[in-house]
Amino acid sequence: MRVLPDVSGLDKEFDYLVPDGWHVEIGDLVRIDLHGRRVRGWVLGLDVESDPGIALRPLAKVSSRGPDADVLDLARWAAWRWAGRRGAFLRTASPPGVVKHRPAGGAEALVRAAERACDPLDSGEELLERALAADRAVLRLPPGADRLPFIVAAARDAASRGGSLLILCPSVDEARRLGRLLSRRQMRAAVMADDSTPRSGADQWAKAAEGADVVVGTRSAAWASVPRLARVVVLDEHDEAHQQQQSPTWHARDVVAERARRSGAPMMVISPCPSLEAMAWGELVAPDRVTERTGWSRIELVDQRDLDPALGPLFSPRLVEVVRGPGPVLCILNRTGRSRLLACTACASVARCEVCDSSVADLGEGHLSCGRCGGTRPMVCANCGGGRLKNLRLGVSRVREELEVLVGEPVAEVTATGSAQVPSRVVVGTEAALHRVDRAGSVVFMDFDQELLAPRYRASEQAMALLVRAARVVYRGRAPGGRVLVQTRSPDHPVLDAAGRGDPGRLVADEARLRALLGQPPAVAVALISGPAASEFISGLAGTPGVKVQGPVDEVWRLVAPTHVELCDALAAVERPAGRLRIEVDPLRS
DNA sequence: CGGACAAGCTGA
DNA sequence: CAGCTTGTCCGG
Repeated sequence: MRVLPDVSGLDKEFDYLVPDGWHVEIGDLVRIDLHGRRVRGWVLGLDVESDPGIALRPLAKVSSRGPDADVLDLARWAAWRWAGRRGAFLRTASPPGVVKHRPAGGAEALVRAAERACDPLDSGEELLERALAADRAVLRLPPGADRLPFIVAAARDAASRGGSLLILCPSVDEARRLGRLLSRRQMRAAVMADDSTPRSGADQWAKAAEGADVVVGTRSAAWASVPRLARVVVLDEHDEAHQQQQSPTWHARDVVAERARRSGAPMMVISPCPSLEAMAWGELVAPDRVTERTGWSRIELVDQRDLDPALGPLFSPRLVEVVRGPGPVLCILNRTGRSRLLACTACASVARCEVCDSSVADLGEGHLSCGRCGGTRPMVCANCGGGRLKNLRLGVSRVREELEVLVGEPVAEVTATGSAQVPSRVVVGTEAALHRVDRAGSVVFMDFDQELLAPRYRASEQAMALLVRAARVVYRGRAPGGRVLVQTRSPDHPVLDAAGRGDPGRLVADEARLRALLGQPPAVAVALISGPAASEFISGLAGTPGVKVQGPVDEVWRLVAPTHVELCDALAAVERPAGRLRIEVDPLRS
């Protein structure tokens, strides 16, 4: 029997003997004696021919059922795609607690599902049919749209194909809520949300493995073992929660896209502002212009360049009006940490890069440098030619105090870790607060340029995602009565234009062209290499055709290839040197 | 990764 | 040369 030990830093298989009378299956979690210690491992093969020169040790224990053969194979692919070790993926794919019995009810579940498929669709809408008809659909629905009819239709379609629907959500709360909604519709739903207890987590894992009608969860659910995958839905595809932060930096959308391809299952990603990656992957399905427009809440702009300098850039008359108006009011301001914005003292314009429109910073070298494309320009205002630029420094605590004076009532600060209860009518916080507050009458971005012009290649998409989140907070299943107020020095920015018109499609072509011009994803495939062993790894890569090596900048090398095939093949071809090495394929910041 | 084992350093 | 640290190797 062949086993992959669950030992990080080791991606090698070892053979063991199965004691007489023990029952072992592919994917099972076992315990083995390895080099003097007892470790966990996954069974990768049963009847394998092992090197006769090696005396095999017996297996110590069969602990639990584990990932099925398809998922084991998927882990092999993912290890190539994100230059990681299989164990990292199999850990995600394994039940959080013990699952004793291999599901027996698979066939029975499929029969039940097929019977239910006879229900007619209750919505014959053309949009829904188009979304279901496409093999790879990118369904663009505005922030206020109800996505449940699409999910229910997808579940029925999966049932009619005799298999399960896999749904990925960006947050645990959404996965749970959706699981409850679908259970209420007589569907057998397994909810795979990462923060459940080992016992309940294992129960849900087993439920999925038995062939639930619907498997719904966060990104780790991309690794659920399901006997027959018939359809996949990714909700809020633009949300960065779908990507793993630490290496291997796998993206759940890409994992399930590969699964769907392998099983011949149709897949649908749903988002108000699908990523460029999604747009390149599938076929866009969107409602007519008027329908999409009305699903976006009103976005009101305040041009900070027109403000009385005595008041400062943050407290416009309109903001004061909104904050004193009907609540709750949520004010969003980014912390000073990342703030590197410079504004002209004469005309109040933000200093921006001439090539890519990002903000530029004074790095003490006598000129302005762009963090996005690396361009430089002299220290003068491009708008009015003024030579004096001032730093825009802002802090949440100070702003909270000033707001309190303006409103004449307590203003609370919402932090990422603080209480979920909104303690007062007006609250102020960083963008994390947008995820902690469910509904508000108004959302105010006090200084949106911090988001809009951030020197990250995905700044535009990230800014758009914030507007989507804000639109949902003020929308919440009612009429789009609330408002989103955006204070900016760049009111003509394409992101604000697109969101203001409720037409995110306007952004796509230009942004794609810019990424191609600057050599950024998804026009190219990128990986970052860092850690003590990085330089040795990089010298092993030297001369690989199709892969450009850039850097190092701050001990981080950047690899660029035309596609993931060249990039990942090159990464796989180099022998991993001893020592710590961090490889980030598709980094969020690059 | 982490145990095993070897080589290197220190102080009596 | 015991007692300890540091480094390299390798797992069935």
